[in-house]
Amino acid sequence: MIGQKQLIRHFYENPPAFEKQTVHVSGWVRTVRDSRTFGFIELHDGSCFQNVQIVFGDQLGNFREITKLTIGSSLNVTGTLVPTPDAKQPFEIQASDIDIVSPASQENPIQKKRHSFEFLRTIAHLRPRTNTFNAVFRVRSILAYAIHKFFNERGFVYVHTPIITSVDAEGAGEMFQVTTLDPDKIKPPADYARELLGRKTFLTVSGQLPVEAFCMGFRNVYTFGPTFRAENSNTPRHASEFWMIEPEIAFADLEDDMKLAEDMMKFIFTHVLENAPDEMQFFDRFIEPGVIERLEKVIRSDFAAVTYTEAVGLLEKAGKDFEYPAAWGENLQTEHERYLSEEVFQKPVFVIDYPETIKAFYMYLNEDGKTVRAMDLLVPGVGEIIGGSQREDRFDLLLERMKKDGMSETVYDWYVDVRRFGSFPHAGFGLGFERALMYITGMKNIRDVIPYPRTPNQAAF
RNA sequence: UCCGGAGUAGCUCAAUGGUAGAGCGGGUGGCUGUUAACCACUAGGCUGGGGGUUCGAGUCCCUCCUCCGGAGCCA
Repeated sequence: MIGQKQLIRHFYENPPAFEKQTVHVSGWVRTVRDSRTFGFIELHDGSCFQNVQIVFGDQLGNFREITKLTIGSSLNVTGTLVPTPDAKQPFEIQASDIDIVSPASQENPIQKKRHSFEFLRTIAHLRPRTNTFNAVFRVRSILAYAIHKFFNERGFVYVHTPIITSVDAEGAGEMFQVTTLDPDKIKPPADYARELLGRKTFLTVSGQLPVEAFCMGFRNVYTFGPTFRAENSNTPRHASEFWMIEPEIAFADLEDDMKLAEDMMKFIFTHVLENAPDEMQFFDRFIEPGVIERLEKVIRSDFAAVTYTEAVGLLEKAGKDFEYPAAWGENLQTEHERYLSEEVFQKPVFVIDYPETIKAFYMYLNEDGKTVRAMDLLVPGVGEIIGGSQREDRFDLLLERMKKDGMSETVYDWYVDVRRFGSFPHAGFGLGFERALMYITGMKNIRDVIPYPRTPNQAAF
């Protein structure tokens, strides 16, 4: 029986091939509606976003049991696929046999009604059974593939940089400590030489530094993996564990970097629109009206770009009553970024050439001596989605900058080596995978695009 | 972490300091083409925890916890 099953996806891909045919499907009940002598089941089989309607009549021996099926119950169904040109759905299956594999408890918290995302987060293990999360996580999978496809087609080498690292903070944020020492048993100060790994270690906040070294051997490389930040951030766009894509390109400057970022964004948007049409239509209808058109517009048009200095000028003469007025040398506030991306440009916009004082030590110093070749990509609704830079490849300047920031040369000696033994201009960026997913789906909270989100106070499941 | 808001039935929410309610979901029954199905009946509550004021607290006060939104950190 199991070997003969067909997938609902195949019916939708080519309905005529199955019309009037006997089909076997297996799946889970989404809803049941019944009358005295017949009824309907919406069956979901996981192979695609869409369900298939099963029609059942009282000629079936287990008709009564079928009418009492609860949401989530699993079934094997045999029947005839018939077109239904006058109905909502293009076809349905008229059942000749329905085998109840396992009824679901009537206490199933997933009900035949709208649930709030907040509630569904508390049952993250049951969320995948809902329309929204089915769509979100299929698109997540498709998006991950699109990213690999983009880089693979361009000859990039995928590098697995370490999850556990001893490189303490490079400015990216607070780190989770990883230890084999039992905190309940050790007396301070801890003897980190007794760690299994022989030193104090953390979960990575970025794969950038280690991947830069691989750039030297493979020219164009990227990482794509989990990243951890121990910040006590409580916002819809921050998580303690998230995934990041970090390409690094050799013999390249900031303009090449921006071009790569723009090409990549357009590629992945296109790929998702082409490969998840049903899911995207769902988002467009129920999550964020207009999201498809927004993505299509972005694919057709060029991203905007302004220097930080120009951006501050725009903000100063905006005539807007910002809570914090923009000032050169200060970080752009979220309200500033929103104004730029949502009101001035109304599309993705690069802000480049930030003051050296507010950016990381490894960024290339401009000739003005005040700004660095950094870029942030801001998108409407999500904010900063990419942060990147051309790297400081001049040995002396890098050392000088590290000294100024009070950084340990011994911890970073291997990083400095990359410049010492044949330096070259290179650049890269970090794309927040979940932020890209939010932008594509219109989902408003990062907790709702991560299967089991980790945020302050939340590590269940 | 700071600021603001919210915790009441399985879910979403009502309820002048005076007997705790509705819709949906669940259960039972009805209905010959439903698709947010419909109609009738029905069960369901330590009002987030602790303390206080009061004859009386879901409601007022203190405190803690949790969640949501805004800010910061950033992707």
